[in-house]
Amino acid sequence: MTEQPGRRERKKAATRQKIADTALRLFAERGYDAVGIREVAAEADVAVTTLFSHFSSKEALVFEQDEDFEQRLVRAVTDRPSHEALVPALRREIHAMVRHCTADGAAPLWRMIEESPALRQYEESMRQRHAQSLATAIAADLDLPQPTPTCSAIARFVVDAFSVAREADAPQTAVDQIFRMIEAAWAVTGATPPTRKSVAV
Amino acid sequence: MTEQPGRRERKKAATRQKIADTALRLFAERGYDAVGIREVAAEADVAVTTLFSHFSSKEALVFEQDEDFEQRLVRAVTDRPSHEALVPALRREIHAMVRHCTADGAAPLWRMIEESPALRQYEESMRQRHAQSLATAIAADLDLPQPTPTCSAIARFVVDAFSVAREADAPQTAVDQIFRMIEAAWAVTGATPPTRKSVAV
DNA sequence: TCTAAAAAGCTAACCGTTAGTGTTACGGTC
DNA sequence: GACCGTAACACTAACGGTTAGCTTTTTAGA
Repeated sequence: MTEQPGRRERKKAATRQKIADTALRLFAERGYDAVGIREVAAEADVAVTTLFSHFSSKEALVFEQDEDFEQRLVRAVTDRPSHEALVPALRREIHAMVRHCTADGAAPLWRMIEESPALRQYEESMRQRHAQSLATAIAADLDLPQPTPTCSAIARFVVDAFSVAREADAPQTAVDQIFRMIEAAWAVTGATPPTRKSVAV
Repeated sequence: MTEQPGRRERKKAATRQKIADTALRLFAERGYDAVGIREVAAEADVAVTTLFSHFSSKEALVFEQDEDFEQRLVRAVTDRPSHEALVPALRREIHAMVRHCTADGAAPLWRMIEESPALRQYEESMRQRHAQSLATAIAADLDLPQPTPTCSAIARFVVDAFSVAREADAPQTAVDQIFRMIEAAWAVTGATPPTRKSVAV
């Protein structure tokens, strides 16, 4: 896939990184709302159109790890050890993601996000996309061609667990509490915990 | 509360209604993206600033029932018969809301929403607000000063039930399926079904 | 009738985003 | 090594949602 990047792709990645770094630095210095796109572009020494060819919106500059999150969720399902059940695998992953986001260095970034309505809104719709991908992965794990409402619901519950726990006073404890609920919800669908390929309507 | 509206408030409400009606008509006729705010204002014979004093954004024109939804959820908790448990009350309300949204007349509106990324995004963040209000109501019902992660999670599950069911092939069936999961999730928190005032950590 | 305040209006801009159109730099091929 | 197709980047100018600043109209209440 990405064996030998080549000069071209290296330059592209460098440009992208430079834009993201510049943006986060300016946002941290003077606030998200107070910094305009034209400023970010100028400071990163690129054209505005270039910025938008790397990032689909101003908010996307802040959520650079967007696709990482999405793929981590999906892989938690597809790449888990074959003996492991679905929900515990997702619980492990959410634990890790919450730990990552509540680490000391990440705090100011998430505070900025919480303070900006635009960023909060973007994050919500991002999570919604993630939930859809996860639902598809869960459906595939059950040999279903497409997600049933049950799959979609569980996927959303998992993503909700992340959002709620991240804002809780005791994030890790919250993850465990919510996953006890998810485990119970999952059990009631008819899928047996340790084995795969059960039916979920 | 709203006993004698008075001329002033009646006129204000009329202006608001005229704007909303005009907007929905134009959107239906030519598509959401193809109609600009300035057009809506002109057709409704008001100034753009007046439009924005009634609606906080272009998307808000489409989700006029925003506050209705929010209050219905909250009241499903606070105004339920005292013998009824929390989750069944919410199930009834979600059933009614889904029925309302999937009625024949409402179909074109929701198709328009599904086709516009901006509207979908707005809807998601709206639901998130509703979930927060619901979480607060649930917490109050349990005599908690503020929502615990458990309350927030259940509130989100309920709102998710609406979103998932609305897009499902068999909406009403989907509501029942998802609420079986929510019931199980709720049972595991330690709150006993028929009585109130149990503990949820 | 007079007044204070709410509601509506107008103008002009701000800012994110995109279309249209070049220009440069790179990768694969002869 | 020169060549060509294409991906990356740049520039200009605009579009469309949104808001600030300020004026005018309308209404409730004294």
